[in-house]
Amino acid sequence: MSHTPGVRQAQKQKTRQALLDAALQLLAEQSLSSLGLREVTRAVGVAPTAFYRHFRDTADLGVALVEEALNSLHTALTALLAATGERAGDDDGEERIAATVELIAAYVRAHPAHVRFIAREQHGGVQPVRAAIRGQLALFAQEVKEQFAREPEAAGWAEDDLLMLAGMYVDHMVMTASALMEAEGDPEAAARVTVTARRQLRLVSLGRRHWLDERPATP
Amino acid sequence: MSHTPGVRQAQKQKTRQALLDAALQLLAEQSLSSLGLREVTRAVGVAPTAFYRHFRDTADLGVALVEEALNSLHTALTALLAATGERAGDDDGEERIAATVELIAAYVRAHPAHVRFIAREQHGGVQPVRAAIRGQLALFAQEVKEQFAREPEAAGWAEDDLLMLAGMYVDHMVMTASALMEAEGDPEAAARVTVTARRQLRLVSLGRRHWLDERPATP
DNA sequence: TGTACATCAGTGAACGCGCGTTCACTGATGTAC
DNA sequence: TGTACATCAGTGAACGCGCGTTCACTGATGTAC
Repeated sequence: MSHTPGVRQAQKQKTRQALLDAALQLLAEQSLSSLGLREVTRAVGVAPTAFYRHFRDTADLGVALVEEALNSLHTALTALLAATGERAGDDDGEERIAATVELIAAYVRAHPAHVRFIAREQHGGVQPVRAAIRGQLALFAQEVKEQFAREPEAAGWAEDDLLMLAGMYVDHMVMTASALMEAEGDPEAAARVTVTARRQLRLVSLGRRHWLDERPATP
Repeated sequence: MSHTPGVRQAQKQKTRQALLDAALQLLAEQSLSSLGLREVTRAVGVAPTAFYRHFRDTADLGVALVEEALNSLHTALTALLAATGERAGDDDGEERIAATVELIAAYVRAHPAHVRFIAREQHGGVQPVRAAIRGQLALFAQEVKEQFAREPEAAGWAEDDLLMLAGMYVDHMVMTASALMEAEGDPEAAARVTVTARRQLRLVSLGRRHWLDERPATP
């Protein structure tokens, strides 16, 4: 029935994944716009021409890496929303904040190369990759907004303001992840980043709580 | 008296500046890690070997660009602190916020290429350049912190917390500048960025105002 | 099950090209007297 | 002011090298009957 049986397709996927993995590793020390196709195939151990069976060029490979990286981040984000959603309105938010930062830290420990790639190429020199990242992060902000909208604290909030708030959390998450990645291998630096991230979230959380004070509606 | 009279030095500086300008322009569409020395000299109209009279390699040129870009940003920041310092405690902060965002927008209009360069290379593939940017931004945060410390709202704040707050403003400034730069040539998009930036500053400002509520000191 | 043909992921040689770097040089600018 | 020498920003030829891309190919996998 299937037009794409098995062994051949599976082998092709394996090579494709090897190319993605090798590229991600090489991108630890350079930007996508200087990554060479021959570098990648050499690292995998295939002929340079094999590259074309999978990607048009390295920009195309970069877009595939965005999808891979942000899929794994999406998984982490869903876990985060589920975990913190339960605690909504529990306490003054301290536990929720600590749990959020810990989940980000765990994600960075699990996928440091993905974090580095996204942080680097978010403003990098390859337009289609920037666009892909921007689009995915906008989707994340939308999801976070929808979670917020379900919580009692959101009563009286304008849609725009909720999206702004969600955007701040997403941006903050990416920046914290990037800072933690930079601090890898230096536990003291990582601890400092963690403490600062918690305080920043506390500040935003306070702002959120007082957003509607003396403010019947958004102007 | 001077060991470096004039004409020769002046001409050398002129060539050096031409190399920096050409590089900055080329970096609109690529990252520093893929910028070629021959590209830069070709754009200026000098022989490739002339490059070595000014820079060891393109990473070295990148560090020089960081200094140039962040000098101009420092000027803007000083203006910003002076302008908003006057208004401290004036109103609920709305005017101050609008003035801040307008100053950022004016800076982006005046130096879009510098903004793009800093945003791109802050997490880019060239380590010495990343380090130079990080160091300069930390100095900026320090200056902002010192300005905050002079204002009455800072009474009772821990040093750490003030620095965290200053860091948030600096990060926010860079992100807003980068977003405005991306929106160049699309007035609607720029307006959306401006509105969001104002709301984000308002949120942070609210958090700041309530930071010490029910909190005798930082734990 | 066996045979004959089609598909297609990966190969390997070849190409022209621009790269970074070296080197000995030139000639305007600067210095000593 | 004039002369002889030193400095040094910019030149231009040459180099070896790795790049991206093309092409006809091979041989394992898949399909038809």
